Amino acid sequence: MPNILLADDHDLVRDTIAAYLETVDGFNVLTAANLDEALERMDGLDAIDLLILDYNMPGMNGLEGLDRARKAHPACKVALMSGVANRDVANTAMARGASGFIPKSLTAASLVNAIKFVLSGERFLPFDFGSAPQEAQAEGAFSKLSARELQTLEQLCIGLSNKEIARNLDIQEVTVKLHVKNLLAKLGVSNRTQAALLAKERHLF
Amino acid sequence: MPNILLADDHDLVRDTIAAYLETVDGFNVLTAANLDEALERMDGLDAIDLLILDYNMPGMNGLEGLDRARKAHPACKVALMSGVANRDVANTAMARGASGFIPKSLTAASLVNAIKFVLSGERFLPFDFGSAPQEAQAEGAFSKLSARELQTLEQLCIGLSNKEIARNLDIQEVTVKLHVKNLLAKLGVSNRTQAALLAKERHLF
DNA sequence: TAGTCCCCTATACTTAAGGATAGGTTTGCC
DNA sequence: GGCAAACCTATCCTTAAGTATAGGGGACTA
Repeated sequence: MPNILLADDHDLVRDTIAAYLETVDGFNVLTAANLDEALERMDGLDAIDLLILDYNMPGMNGLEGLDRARKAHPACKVALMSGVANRDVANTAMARGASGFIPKSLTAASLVNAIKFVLSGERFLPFDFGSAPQEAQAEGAFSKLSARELQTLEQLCIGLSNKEIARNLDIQEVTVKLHVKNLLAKLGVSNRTQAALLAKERHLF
Repeated sequence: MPNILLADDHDLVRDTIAAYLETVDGFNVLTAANLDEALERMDGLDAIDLLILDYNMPGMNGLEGLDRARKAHPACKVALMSGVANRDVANTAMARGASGFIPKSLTAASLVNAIKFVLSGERFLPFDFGSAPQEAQAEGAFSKLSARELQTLEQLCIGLSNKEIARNLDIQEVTVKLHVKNLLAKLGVSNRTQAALLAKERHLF
């Protein structure tokens, strides 16, 4: 009977998924409401076979939470779950060592299959999720962003000034301006506010 | 055995909640992935006792979807469910005739209670959800905005420049700057991007 | 090795954004 | 009438944002 730890800040979502997994397929499901609680619970006596992390959850901070979980418990499989993240995020997560990516658009039955798949040692990434036709081009635009441009965009999304971003990234303000200018062009928008709104709309950060 | 129609675009969330309600408490649960599908299903032969609508779902368009559902089926109780909406949205929804508001932070057990409560003819609005102390003041801050400041904020939320806003509102650019300056102060933020993000976060526009 | 891409920096510039002060109008309220 | 508040405009100013051009360094590749 495999042990699963499910971390999601929405009590309703978490409890019902946990209940479903327990009743339907006999998994032993533990739960946590945020990343820290999940990591604490894993330090206890229970040997967790699979950790499922909600992408939007206190403590996650994007994919940083994935790294934290994997470092803290290298032996444990870690899967991400998200209702909003796009394929870019999924790919990045897999590249960073996630054992699986579970969009909430998945069927409940498919979820069980995905979990079994991951528990058997395979890695699960569904082919078809998200990416409405209109979003496709815009999402493609995001994938054209370089690493630095993405980091800059992330800071734009909390309304920081060029000066603050420069300090955070430890580069000069001119460089930030360059990144901003380039990412505006790549996203096809005309100012930082539009860029932030677009990224937020696509739930990138 | 009461009939419940649950509409949520996240298959995983919808299916598991539906399965939970069916197994745990013997409700008869139908599902839909968006508002139109939900309304179609209600036109069929099934008499639905309670319609549960996800606030963020294709076709909802804020609280407009609630109105559509209530007009189409005045006899049916309609409850909103949301993982992100705040107390303002909840209050407005109740004022517009919703039979209940279900935050996804609710416990699964509480969900069952809430549903029973609503089915018995009462109206359900939980006292304590969302509204972190920080949010509380910010929400109050929005109510301090004057009419013009609100209109200006609305245009900020699509990333327009002062010049464009001036043209749209048919006033001088200086006046727009004044409105922007005042609304920034009232919202307690330091630039237009933060104002736009804050308003979007609170789902004002 | 040459080419390419990303990253960083510098200088210089134009325009946008934001702030401060002052003064005007209207509306409505006491 | 006096008062307050919202709205509008004007002038002046400082800083931020965005553009343009030029160049150095590292990494990866044909």
